[in-house]
Amino acid sequence: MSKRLTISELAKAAGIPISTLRYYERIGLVEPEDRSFGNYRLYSDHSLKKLKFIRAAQAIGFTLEDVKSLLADGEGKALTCGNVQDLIEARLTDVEERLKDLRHVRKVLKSALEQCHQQKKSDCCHVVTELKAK
Amino acid sequence: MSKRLTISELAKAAGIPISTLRYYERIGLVEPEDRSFGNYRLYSDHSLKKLKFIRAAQAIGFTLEDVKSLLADGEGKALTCGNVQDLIEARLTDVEERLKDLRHVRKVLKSALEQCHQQKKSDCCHVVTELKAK
DNA sequence: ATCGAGGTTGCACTTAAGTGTAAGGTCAAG
DNA sequence: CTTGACCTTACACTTAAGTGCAACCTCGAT
Repeated sequence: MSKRLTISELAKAAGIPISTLRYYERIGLVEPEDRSFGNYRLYSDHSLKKLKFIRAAQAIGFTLEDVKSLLADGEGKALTCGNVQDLIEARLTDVEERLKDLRHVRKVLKSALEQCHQQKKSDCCHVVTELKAK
Repeated sequence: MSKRLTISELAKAAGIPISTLRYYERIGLVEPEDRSFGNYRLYSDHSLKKLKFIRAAQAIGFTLEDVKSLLADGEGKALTCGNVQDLIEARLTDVEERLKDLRHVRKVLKSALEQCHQQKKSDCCHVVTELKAK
């Protein structure tokens, strides 16, 4: 049997604030295995692995809701390979989309800056200043 | 003198919901020029231009707070060219950063998908399934 | 005079992922 | 037996950019 961890031990091991662990429990994402006599939460190192997975999934843009469905194993709701692939593909589509948008934004910002540089100091940023003129 | 617009006329012209216009007023971003006898909001077409500017700024990633500082013309707080450039440059830095992150995310997602494709259907997505195993 | 469309206010609610706080219980050391 | 560190719960608050609702007012047409 592996060691049980208190909430602060788990928090430290996972690099996640205690308040966040309690929050994850509230939303049904990571439950303690057990409670001590004094009603303290006791976690297994399975929880630690789960938390690492959560952080990794978050880092590539999954929401906690996504993670929850990835980890859901309720009756009859077996997680198929297809489900997982679908989730990954949906994320990938989002990311591509976002990349496209951001590249456009970058272009616009750069040309705005360009314009700024070309103005005389006294007469700068007329797009903005003209708006300010009532 | 240009025509005064009611809130629904302005909303329609700018393609922005009425509720949002009232919200913009609440946060001090776009105020009506005047009120009618019946206390209806009356806008000028300066407001319309302002709203278009706001939407454009939002589209390239500025927050409403940013827009507010861009448009702020309180006493002594003259908006210098430098201010504007700084804001644009800050946004540009954010965008570059975000692009870098997203390219990394895309790589990770693609390789996850790759891995998925290589698995036997029966034995798929072991990273996830292993976590589900208590 | 009244009807319906459109306007007004103030307030609460939304999403996502938490953070903060008060009031109290537990545990190990000295 | 008291002190201090750690834990518990329940609840409110945070950010950003709005949306929704109830109760009431105004305007133009019939």
